[in-house]
Amino acid sequence: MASDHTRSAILAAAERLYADRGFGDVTLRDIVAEAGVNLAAVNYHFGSKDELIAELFVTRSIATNRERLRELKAAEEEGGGRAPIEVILRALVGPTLRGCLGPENQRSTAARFMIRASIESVPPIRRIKNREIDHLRKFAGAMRRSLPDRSDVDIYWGLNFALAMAHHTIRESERLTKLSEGKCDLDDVEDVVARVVSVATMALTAGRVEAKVPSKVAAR
Amino acid sequence: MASDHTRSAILAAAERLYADRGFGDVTLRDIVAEAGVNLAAVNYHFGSKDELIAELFVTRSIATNRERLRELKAAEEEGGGRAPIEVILRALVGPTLRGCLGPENQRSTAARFMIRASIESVPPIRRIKNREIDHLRKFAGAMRRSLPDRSDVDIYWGLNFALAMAHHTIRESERLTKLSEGKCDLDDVEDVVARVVSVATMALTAGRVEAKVPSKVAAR
DNA sequence: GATAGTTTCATACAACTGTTTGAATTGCAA
DNA sequence: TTGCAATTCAAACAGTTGTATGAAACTATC
Repeated sequence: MASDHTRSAILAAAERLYADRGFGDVTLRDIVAEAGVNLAAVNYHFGSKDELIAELFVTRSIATNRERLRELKAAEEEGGGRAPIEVILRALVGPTLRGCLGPENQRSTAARFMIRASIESVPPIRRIKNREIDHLRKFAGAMRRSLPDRSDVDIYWGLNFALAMAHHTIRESERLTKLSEGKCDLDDVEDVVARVVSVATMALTAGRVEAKVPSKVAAR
Repeated sequence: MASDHTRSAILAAAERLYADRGFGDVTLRDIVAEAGVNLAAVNYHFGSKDELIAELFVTRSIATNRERLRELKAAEEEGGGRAPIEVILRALVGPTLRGCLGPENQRSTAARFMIRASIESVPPIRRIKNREIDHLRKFAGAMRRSLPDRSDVDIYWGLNFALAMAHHTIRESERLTKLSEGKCDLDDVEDVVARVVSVATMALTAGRVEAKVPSKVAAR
Protein backbone atom coordinates (compact mmCIF):
# COMPACT_ATOMS: atom_id res chain seq x y z
CA MET A 1 0.00 0.00 0.00
CA ALA A 2 2.88 2.32 0.62
CA SER A 3 2.51 5.73 2.14
CA ASP A 4 -0.48 7.15 0.29
CA HIS A 5 1.10 10.47 0.99
CA THR A 6 1.17 11.64 -2.60
CA ARG A 7 -2.35 10.47 -3.18
CA SER A 8 -3.88 12.41 -0.34
CA ALA A 9 -1.74 15.44 -1.03
CA ILE A 10 -3.25 15.55 -4.50
CA LEU A 11 -6.76 15.16 -3.17
CA ALA A 12 -6.31 17.95 -0.68
CA ALA A 13 -4.67 20.30 -3.16
CA ALA A 14 -7.28 19.64 -5.81
CA GLU A 15 -10.15 20.22 -3.42
CA ARG A 16 -8.61 23.46 -2.23
CA LEU A 17 -8.02 24.79 -5.73
CA TYR A 18 -11.39 23.76 -7.10
CA ALA A 19 -13.07 25.31 -4.09
CA ASP A 20 -11.26 28.59 -4.60
CA ARG A 21 -11.15 28.96 -8.35
CA GLY A 22 -13.73 26.61 -9.80
CA PHE A 23 -13.28 23.71 -12.16
CA GLY A 24 -13.03 25.86 -15.23
CA ASP A 25 -9.55 27.19 -14.78
CA VAL A 26 -7.67 24.76 -12.61
CA THR A 27 -5.33 22.54 -14.58
CA LEU A 28 -3.53 19.40 -13.56
CA ARG A 29 -0.36 21.43 -13.48
CA ASP A 30 -1.89 23.81 -10.95
CA ILE A 31 -2.89 20.89 -8.79
CA VAL A 32 0.45 19.10 -8.78
CA ALA A 33 2.24 22.39 -8.14
CA GLU A 34 0.01 23.05 -5.13
CA ALA A 35 0.50 19.49 -3.92
CA GLY A 36 4.23 19.56 -4.53
CA VAL A 37 4.20 16.35 -6.55
CA ASN A 38 5.02 15.35 -10.09
CA LEU A 39 2.64 15.90 -12.96
CA ALA A 40 2.41 12.21 -13.77
CA ALA A 41 1.31 11.38 -10.25
CA VAL A 42 -2.32 12.25 -10.95
CA ASN A 43 -2.63 9.79 -13.77
CA TYR A 44 -0.66 7.21 -11.84
CA HIS A 45 -2.86 7.38 -8.75
CA PHE A 46 -6.24 8.25 -10.21
CA GLY A 47 -6.15 7.24 -13.84
CA SER A 48 -7.35 10.54 -15.19
CA LYS A 49 -8.34 14.03 -14.22
CA ASP A 50 -12.03 13.18 -14.39
CA GLU A 51 -11.58 10.26 -12.05
CA LEU A 52 -9.86 12.54 -9.58
CA ILE A 53 -12.78 14.95 -9.65
CA ALA A 54 -15.22 12.09 -9.38
CA GLU A 55 -13.47 10.67 -6.34
CA LEU A 56 -13.54 14.04 -4.63
CA PHE A 57 -17.22 14.49 -5.32
CA VAL A 58 -18.22 10.96 -4.44
CA THR A 59 -16.45 11.17 -1.10
CA ARG A 60 -18.25 14.35 -0.15
CA SER A 61 -21.59 13.19 -1.49
CA ILE A 62 -21.46 9.99 0.47
CA ALA A 63 -20.76 11.91 3.63
CA THR A 64 -23.71 14.23 3.07
CA ASN A 65 -26.07 11.45 2.08
CA ARG A 66 -25.10 9.36 5.08
CA GLU A 67 -25.82 12.29 7.34
CA ARG A 68 -29.19 12.85 5.70
CA LEU A 69 -30.20 9.22 6.03
CA ARG A 70 -29.02 9.10 9.61
CA GLU A 71 -31.32 11.99 10.52
CA LEU A 72 -34.15 10.48 8.54
CA LYS A 73 -33.84 7.08 10.11
CA ALA A 74 -33.66 8.51 13.62
CA ALA A 75 -36.79 10.53 12.98
CA GLU A 76 -38.78 7.63 11.60
CA GLU A 77 -37.75 5.33 14.39
CA GLU A 78 -38.78 7.84 16.99
CA GLY A 79 -42.16 8.18 15.35
CA GLY A 80 -42.66 4.45 15.02
CA GLY A 81 -42.27 4.41 11.25
CA ARG A 82 -43.79 7.78 10.52
CA ALA A 83 -41.89 11.00 10.99
CA PRO A 84 -43.43 14.48 10.92
CA ILE A 85 -42.98 16.03 7.50
CA GLU A 86 -40.96 18.95 8.84
CA VAL A 87 -38.44 16.61 10.36
CA ILE A 88 -38.09 14.68 7.12
CA LEU A 89 -37.57 17.89 5.19
CA ARG A 90 -35.06 19.05 7.72
CA ALA A 91 -33.13 15.83 7.29
CA LEU A 92 -33.22 16.40 3.54
CA VAL A 93 -31.98 19.98 3.32
CA GLY A 94 -30.34 20.50 6.70
CA PRO A 95 -27.04 18.73 6.14
CA THR A 96 -26.43 20.39 2.78
CA LEU A 97 -27.30 23.86 3.99
CA ARG A 98 -25.29 23.48 7.16
CA GLY A 99 -22.38 22.24 5.10
CA CYS A 100 -22.43 25.00 2.53
CA LEU A 101 -23.59 28.11 4.35
CA GLY A 102 -22.42 29.81 7.49
CA PRO A 103 -19.71 32.42 8.04
CA GLU A 104 -17.34 32.31 5.13
CA ASN A 105 -14.15 32.28 7.14
CA GLN A 106 -15.22 29.16 8.95
CA ARG A 107 -16.58 27.42 5.89
CA SER A 108 -14.65 24.26 5.26
CA THR A 109 -12.82 23.54 2.07
CA ALA A 110 -15.15 20.61 1.58
CA ALA A 111 -18.15 22.90 1.80
CA ARG A 112 -16.74 25.39 -0.67
CA PHE A 113 -15.92 22.54 -3.01
CA MET A 114 -19.47 21.28 -2.90
CA ILE A 115 -20.79 24.75 -3.63
CA ARG A 116 -18.59 24.89 -6.71
CA ALA A 117 -19.81 21.46 -7.72
CA SER A 118 -23.39 22.66 -7.53
CA ILE A 119 -22.65 25.80 -9.53
CA GLU A 120 -20.40 24.60 -12.30
CA SER A 121 -21.52 21.04 -12.77
CA VAL A 122 -18.74 19.49 -14.81
CA PRO A 123 -19.30 16.22 -16.72
CA PRO A 124 -17.89 13.69 -14.23
CA ILE A 125 -19.97 15.26 -11.48
CA ARG A 126 -23.11 15.30 -13.56
CA ARG A 127 -22.72 11.61 -14.17
CA ILE A 128 -22.61 10.92 -10.47
CA LYS A 129 -25.53 13.19 -9.68
CA ASN A 130 -27.69 11.18 -12.00
CA ARG A 131 -27.25 8.20 -9.72
CA GLU A 132 -28.60 10.17 -6.77
CA ILE A 133 -32.16 9.29 -7.65
CA ASP A 134 -32.26 6.15 -5.55
CA HIS A 135 -31.23 8.18 -2.58
CA LEU A 136 -34.01 10.70 -3.16
CA ARG A 137 -36.55 7.93 -3.50
CA LYS A 138 -35.93 7.00 0.12
CA PHE A 139 -37.03 10.48 1.09
CA ALA A 140 -40.03 10.31 -1.19
CA GLY A 141 -40.98 7.08 0.58
CA ALA A 142 -40.70 8.64 4.01
CA MET A 143 -42.72 11.63 2.88
CA ARG A 144 -45.42 9.36 1.54
CA ARG A 145 -45.62 7.54 4.85
CA SER A 146 -45.81 10.87 6.65
CA LEU A 147 -48.54 12.26 4.40
CA PRO A 148 -50.52 9.22 3.25
CA ASP A 149 -53.36 11.35 1.93
CA ARG A 150 -51.13 13.20 -0.42
CA SER A 151 -50.80 12.13 -4.05
CA ASP A 152 -47.48 10.97 -5.38
CA VAL A 153 -47.38 13.92 -7.73
CA ASP A 154 -47.66 16.37 -4.87
CA ILE A 155 -45.00 14.50 -2.90
CA TYR A 156 -42.54 14.70 -5.76
CA TRP A 157 -43.26 18.36 -6.37
CA GLY A 158 -42.75 19.08 -2.70
CA LEU A 159 -39.48 17.23 -2.73
CA ASN A 160 -38.42 19.09 -5.84
CA PHE A 161 -39.26 22.48 -4.36
CA ALA A 162 -37.48 21.73 -1.10
CA LEU A 163 -34.30 20.83 -2.94
CA ALA A 164 -34.81 23.82 -5.22
CA MET A 165 -34.89 26.30 -2.38
CA ALA A 166 -31.92 24.78 -0.61
CA HIS A 167 -29.68 24.49 -3.64
CA HIS A 168 -30.62 27.80 -5.20
CA THR A 169 -30.00 29.59 -1.94
CA ILE A 170 -26.54 28.06 -1.79
CA ARG A 171 -25.79 28.76 -5.45
CA GLU A 172 -26.99 32.33 -5.35
CA SER A 173 -26.19 33.21 -1.78
CA GLU A 174 -23.93 36.01 -2.86
CA ARG A 175 -26.55 37.53 -5.11
CA LEU A 176 -29.24 37.31 -2.43
CA THR A 177 -27.00 39.09 0.02
CA LYS A 178 -26.32 41.83 -2.50
CA LEU A 179 -29.94 42.09 -3.62
CA SER A 180 -31.19 42.40 -0.07
CA GLU A 181 -28.32 44.70 0.89
CA GLY A 182 -27.35 42.31 3.63
CA LYS A 183 -30.83 42.13 5.13
CA CYS A 184 -31.01 38.40 4.41
CA ASP A 185 -28.47 36.89 6.76
CA LEU A 186 -27.10 33.78 5.12
CA ASP A 187 -24.70 33.17 7.96
CA ASP A 188 -27.61 32.34 10.23
CA VAL A 189 -27.86 28.81 8.88
CA GLU A 190 -30.56 27.60 11.23
CA ASP A 191 -32.80 30.44 10.17
CA VAL A 192 -32.28 29.52 6.53
CA VAL A 193 -33.06 25.87 7.26
CA ALA A 194 -36.18 26.90 9.13
CA ARG A 195 -37.37 29.07 6.26
CA VAL A 196 -36.82 26.39 3.64
CA VAL A 197 -38.47 23.69 5.75
CA SER A 198 -41.37 25.95 6.57
CA VAL A 199 -42.14 26.82 2.98
CA ALA A 200 -41.69 23.25 1.80
CA THR A 201 -44.01 22.05 4.53
CA MET A 202 -46.65 24.52 3.43
CA ALA A 203 -46.24 23.37 -0.14
CA LEU A 204 -46.87 19.81 0.95
CA THR A 205 -49.68 20.32 3.43
CA ALA A 206 -51.67 23.34 2.28
CA GLY A 207 -54.46 23.17 -0.24
CA ARG A 208 -53.36 21.57 -3.38
CA VAL A 209 -53.25 23.42 -6.65
CA GLU A 210 -55.76 22.61 -9.29
CA ALA A 211 -54.06 20.60 -11.97
CA LYS A 212 -55.14 22.93 -14.72
CA VAL A 213 -55.37 26.59 -14.10
CA PRO A 214 -57.58 28.33 -16.65
CA SER A 215 -54.88 30.98 -16.93
CA LYS A 216 -57.59 33.58 -16.45
CA VAL A 217 -56.49 33.73 -12.86
CA ALA A 218 -53.51 35.78 -13.87
CA ALA A 219 -55.43 38.34 -15.84
CA ARG A 220 -58.16 38.35 -13.20
CA MET B 1 -23.36 47.74 -43.03
CA ALA B 2 -23.11 45.25 -45.77
CA SER B 3 -25.16 42.14 -45.76
CA ASP B 4 -24.82 41.01 -42.14
CA HIS B 5 -25.41 37.58 -43.52
CA THR B 6 -22.28 36.03 -42.08
CA ARG B 7 -22.86 37.65 -38.75
CA SER B 8 -26.33 36.29 -38.27
CA ALA B 9 -25.39 32.91 -39.68
CA ILE B 10 -22.79 32.65 -36.93
CA LEU B 11 -25.26 33.71 -34.26
CA ALA B 12 -27.82 31.17 -35.39
CA ALA B 13 -25.33 28.34 -35.70
CA ALA B 14 -23.77 29.08 -32.33
CA GLU B 15 -27.10 29.19 -30.58
CA ARG B 16 -28.14 25.92 -32.15
CA LEU B 17 -24.93 24.13 -31.22
CA TYR B 18 -24.77 25.49 -27.70
CA ALA B 19 -28.39 24.54 -27.17
CA ASP B 20 -27.76 20.99 -28.35
CA ARG B 21 -24.36 20.20 -26.95
CA GLY B 22 -23.63 22.73 -24.23
CA PHE B 23 -20.85 25.25 -24.00
CA GLY B 24 -18.29 22.76 -22.84
CA ASP B 25 -17.62 21.00 -26.09
CA VAL B 26 -18.52 23.37 -28.87
CA THR B 27 -15.49 24.98 -30.45
CA LEU B 28 -15.23 27.93 -32.78
CA ARG B 29 -14.46 25.45 -35.53
CA ASP B 30 -17.71 23.63 -34.89
CA ILE B 31 -19.60 26.88 -35.09
CA VAL B 32 -18.07 28.14 -38.31
CA ALA B 33 -18.53 24.72 -39.89
CA GLU B 34 -22.22 24.74 -38.97
CA ALA B 35 -22.58 28.30 -40.21
CA GLY B 36 -20.65 27.61 -43.38
CA VAL B 37 -18.29 30.51 -42.88
CA ASN B 38 -14.61 30.98 -42.33
CA LEU B 39 -12.93 30.48 -38.99
CA ALA B 40 -11.67 34.04 -38.83
CA ALA B 41 -15.18 35.41 -39.25
CA VAL B 42 -16.02 35.04 -35.58
CA ASN B 43 -13.16 37.20 -34.44
CA TYR B 44 -13.79 39.64 -37.23
CA HIS B 45 -17.46 40.14 -36.41
CA PHE B 46 -17.53 39.64 -32.66
CA GLY B 47 -14.00 40.22 -31.44
CA SER B 48 -13.75 37.00 -29.49
CA LYS B 49 -15.58 33.83 -28.62
CA ASP B 50 -16.65 35.18 -25.27
CA GLU B 51 -18.17 38.25 -26.85
CA LEU B 52 -20.14 36.03 -29.17
CA ILE B 53 -21.54 34.07 -26.25
CA ALA B 54 -22.25 37.28 -24.37
CA GLU B 55 -24.16 38.74 -27.30
CA LEU B 56 -26.30 35.63 -27.59
CA PHE B 57 -27.11 35.62 -23.89
CA VAL B 58 -27.75 39.34 -23.64
CA THR B 59 -30.16 39.23 -26.54
CA ARG B 60 -32.20 36.46 -24.97
CA SER B 61 -32.05 37.92 -21.49
CA ILE B 62 -33.31 41.26 -22.66
CA ALA B 63 -36.22 39.59 -24.38
CA THR B 64 -37.18 37.66 -21.25
CA ASN B 65 -36.76 40.64 -18.96
CA ARG B 66 -38.82 42.83 -21.23
CA GLU B 67 -41.60 40.29 -21.19
CA ARG B 68 -41.47 40.05 -17.41
CA LEU B 69 -41.62 43.81 -16.97
CA ARG B 70 -44.42 44.10 -19.48
CA GLU B 71 -46.56 41.71 -17.46
CA LEU B 72 -45.60 43.41 -14.22
CA LYS B 73 -46.40 46.87 -15.47
CA ALA B 74 -49.73 45.78 -16.89
CA ALA B 75 -50.67 44.19 -13.59
CA GLU B 76 -49.72 47.20 -11.51
CA GLU B 77 -51.54 49.59 -13.80
CA GLU B 78 -54.67 47.55 -13.62
CA GLY B 79 -54.48 47.53 -9.86
CA GLY B 80 -53.84 51.24 -9.62
CA GLY B 81 -50.23 50.84 -8.52
CA ARG B 82 -50.69 47.68 -6.51
CA ALA B 83 -50.86 44.27 -8.11
CA PRO B 84 -51.90 41.06 -6.34
CA ILE B 85 -48.84 39.13 -5.25
CA GLU B 86 -49.71 36.06 -7.37
CA VAL B 87 -49.79 38.18 -10.48
CA ILE B 88 -46.44 39.70 -9.68
CA LEU B 89 -44.96 36.28 -9.08
CA ARG B 90 -46.50 35.01 -12.26
CA ALA B 91 -44.86 37.85 -14.17
CA LEU B 92 -41.57 36.93 -12.53
CA VAL B 93 -41.44 33.21 -13.22
CA GLY B 94 -43.98 32.78 -16.02
CA PRO B 95 -41.96 33.97 -19.00
CA THR B 96 -38.92 31.93 -18.05
CA LEU B 97 -40.88 28.75 -17.38
CA ARG B 98 -42.95 29.12 -20.50
CA GLY B 99 -39.78 29.72 -22.48
CA CYS B 100 -37.86 26.76 -21.12
CA LEU B 101 -40.42 24.05 -20.47
CA GLY B 102 -43.08 22.50 -22.62
CA PRO B 103 -42.96 19.62 -25.08
CA GLU B 104 -39.38 19.14 -26.10
CA ASN B 105 -40.02 18.91 -29.80
CA GLN B 106 -41.65 22.31 -29.82
CA ARG B 107 -39.12 23.93 -27.57
CA SER B 108 -37.38 26.74 -29.39
CA THR B 109 -33.65 26.87 -29.93
CA ALA B 110 -33.62 30.04 -27.90
CA ALA B 111 -35.28 28.24 -25.00
CA ARG B 112 -32.88 25.32 -25.12
CA PHE B 113 -30.00 27.77 -25.24
CA MET B 114 -31.22 29.53 -22.12
CA ILE B 115 -31.57 26.22 -20.31
CA ARG B 116 -27.95 25.44 -21.11
CA ALA B 117 -26.97 28.87 -19.92
CA SER B 118 -28.64 28.24 -16.60
CA ILE B 119 -27.03 24.83 -16.21
CA GLU B 120 -23.48 25.38 -17.32
CA SER B 121 -22.91 29.01 -16.42
CA VAL B 122 -19.78 29.90 -18.34
CA PRO B 123 -17.71 32.99 -17.38
CA PRO B 124 -19.07 35.55 -19.88
CA ILE B 125 -22.61 34.60 -18.90
CA ARG B 126 -21.89 34.79 -15.21
CA ARG B 127 -20.60 38.30 -15.65
CA ILE B 128 -23.86 39.36 -17.25
CA LYS B 129 -26.05 37.63 -14.69
CA ASN B 130 -24.46 39.68 -11.96
CA ARG B 131 -25.94 42.78 -13.53
CA GLU B 132 -29.44 41.35 -13.25
CA ILE B 133 -29.88 42.66 -9.74
CA ASP B 134 -31.38 45.97 -10.80
CA HIS B 135 -34.00 44.11 -12.72
CA LEU B 136 -34.91 41.99 -9.70
CA ARG B 137 -35.16 45.06 -7.53
CA LYS B 138 -38.08 46.24 -9.61
CA PHE B 139 -39.91 43.09 -8.67
CA ALA B 140 -38.96 43.47 -5.03
CA GLY B 141 -40.46 46.95 -5.19
CA ALA B 142 -43.71 45.71 -6.66
CA MET B 143 -43.90 42.97 -4.07
CA ARG B 144 -43.36 45.47 -1.30
CA ARG B 145 -46.18 47.60 -2.62
CA SER B 146 -48.39 44.54 -2.84
CA LEU B 147 -47.62 43.36 0.68
CA PRO B 148 -46.88 46.54 2.64
CA ASP B 149 -47.09 44.75 5.98
CA ARG B 150 -44.37 42.36 5.08
CA SER B 151 -40.78 43.00 6.10
CA ASP B 152 -38.12 43.51 3.49
CA VAL B 153 -36.39 40.36 4.64
CA ASP B 154 -39.48 38.28 3.99
CA ILE B 155 -39.95 39.91 0.60
CA TYR B 156 -36.43 39.06 -0.49
CA TRP B 157 -36.69 35.51 0.77
CA GLY B 158 -39.94 35.08 -1.08
CA LEU B 159 -38.40 36.43 -4.26
CA ASN B 160 -35.44 34.13 -3.79
CA PHE B 161 -37.62 31.07 -3.28
CA ALA B 162 -39.79 31.86 -6.28
CA LEU B 163 -36.75 32.08 -8.54
CA ALA B 164 -35.33 28.99 -6.86
CA MET B 165 -38.33 26.84 -7.68
CA ALA B 166 -38.56 28.08 -11.24
CA HIS B 167 -34.90 27.74 -12.11
CA HIS B 168 -34.33 24.46 -10.30
CA THR B 169 -37.34 22.93 -11.99
CA ILE B 170 -35.93 23.93 -15.35
CA ARG B 171 -32.42 22.75 -14.53
CA GLU B 172 -33.50 19.45 -13.10
CA SER B 173 -36.58 18.81 -15.17
CA GLU B 174 -35.14 15.63 -16.52
CA ARG B 175 -34.34 14.30 -13.07
CA LEU B 176 -37.76 15.19 -11.71
CA THR B 177 -39.40 13.33 -14.56
CA LYS B 178 -37.26 10.30 -13.89
CA LEU B 179 -37.67 10.46 -10.13
CA SER B 180 -41.43 10.68 -10.38
CA GLU B 181 -41.55 8.11 -13.14
CA GLY B 182 -43.32 10.58 -15.36
CA LYS B 183 -45.98 11.42 -12.82
CA CYS B 184 -44.85 15.04 -12.72
CA ASP B 185 -45.79 16.38 -16.12
CA LEU B 186 -43.31 19.08 -17.02
CA ASP B 187 -44.89 19.62 -20.40
CA ASP B 188 -47.94 21.08 -18.73
CA VAL B 189 -46.28 24.44 -18.31
CA GLU B 190 -49.27 26.28 -16.90
CA ASP B 191 -49.58 23.70 -14.15
CA VAL B 192 -45.92 24.18 -13.27
CA VAL B 193 -46.33 27.95 -13.21
CA ALA B 194 -49.41 27.60 -10.99
CA ARG B 195 -47.55 25.36 -8.56
CA VAL B 196 -44.55 27.65 -8.29
CA VAL B 197 -46.70 30.75 -7.90
CA SER B 198 -48.91 29.06 -5.35
CA VAL B 199 -46.04 27.95 -3.14
CA ALA B 200 -44.25 31.27 -3.43
CA THR B 201 -47.45 33.07 -2.50
CA MET B 202 -47.83 30.91 0.56
CA ALA B 203 -44.25 31.65 1.50
CA LEU B 204 -44.96 35.36 1.30
CA THR B 205 -48.36 35.49 2.95
CA ALA B 206 -48.34 32.75 5.57
CA GLY B 207 -48.52 33.73 9.19
CA ARG B 208 -50.01 37.10 8.41
CA VAL B 209 -53.41 38.59 8.00
CA GLU B 210 -54.22 37.39 4.54
CA ALA B 211 -53.91 40.90 3.22
CA LYS B 212 -55.39 40.52 -0.19
CA VAL B 213 -55.16 37.05 -1.52
CA PRO B 214 -58.01 37.30 -3.92
CA SER B 215 -58.79 34.01 -5.47
CA LYS B 216 -58.23 30.41 -4.77
CA VAL B 217 -54.84 30.07 -3.27
CA ALA B 218 -55.89 30.35 0.33
CA ALA B 219 -58.92 28.17 -0.24
CA ARG B 220 -58.81 24.42 -0.13
C1' DG C 1 -13.29 50.84 -64.79
C1' DA C 2 -10.23 52.46 -61.33
C1' DT C 3 -10.25 53.08 -56.33
C1' DA C 4 -11.01 52.69 -51.47
C1' DG C 5 -13.12 50.21 -47.93
C1' DT C 6 -15.07 46.15 -46.30
C1' DT C 7 -15.30 41.36 -45.86
C1' DT C 8 -13.63 36.62 -46.63
C1' DC C 9 -10.27 33.15 -46.74
C1' DA C 10 -6.37 29.75 -46.02
C1' DT C 11 -3.00 29.32 -43.10
C1' DA C 12 0.00 29.81 -39.38
C1' DC C 13 0.74 30.72 -34.54
C1' DA C 14 1.39 30.27 -29.81
C1' DA C 15 -0.23 28.50 -25.86
C1' DC C 16 -2.19 25.15 -23.18
C1' DT C 17 -4.36 20.78 -22.30
C1' DG C 18 -4.40 15.79 -20.32
C1' DT C 19 -1.78 11.82 -21.01
C1' DT C 20 2.17 8.66 -21.85
C1' DT C 21 6.82 7.02 -21.66
C1' DG C 22 10.83 5.03 -19.95
C1' DA C 23 14.39 5.71 -17.02
C1' DA C 24 15.62 6.77 -12.14
C1' DT C 25 14.62 6.23 -7.41
C1' DT C 26 12.71 4.39 -3.45
C1' DG C 27 10.93 0.93 -0.08
C1' DC C 28 10.80 -3.50 1.53
C1' DA C 29 11.27 -8.58 1.80
C1' DA C 30 14.26 -12.51 1.63
C1' DT D 1 23.08 -7.16 0.15
C1' DT D 2 20.28 -8.56 -3.56
C1' DG D 3 16.13 -8.51 -6.06
C1' DC D 4 11.71 -6.92 -7.23
C1' DA D 5 7.93 -4.23 -7.19
C1' DA D 6 5.94 0.23 -6.34
C1' DT D 7 6.54 4.92 -6.95
C1' DT D 8 8.49 9.26 -8.71
C1' DC D 9 10.31 12.08 -12.12
C1' DA D 10 11.63 14.91 -16.35
C1' DA D 11 10.54 15.07 -20.69
C1' DA D 12 8.01 14.59 -24.61
C1' DC D 13 3.65 13.70 -27.06
C1' DA D 14 -0.48 14.47 -29.51
C1' DG D 15 -4.19 17.03 -29.72
C1' DT D 16 -6.97 21.04 -29.30
C1' DT D 17 -7.94 25.62 -28.50
C1' DG D 18 -8.78 30.73 -29.59
C1' DT D 19 -6.54 34.24 -32.14
C1' DA D 20 -3.69 36.81 -35.64
C1' DT D 21 -1.98 37.65 -40.31
C1' DG D 22 -1.75 39.11 -44.88
C1' DA D 23 -3.28 38.20 -49.26
C1' DA D 24 -7.47 37.63 -52.06
C1' DA D 25 -12.23 38.57 -53.17
C1' DC D 26 -15.77 41.37 -53.04
C1' DT D 27 -18.83 45.97 -53.05
C1' DA D 28 -20.01 50.39 -53.92
C1' DT D 29 -18.70 55.11 -55.28
C1' DC D 30 -16.99 58.15 -58.33
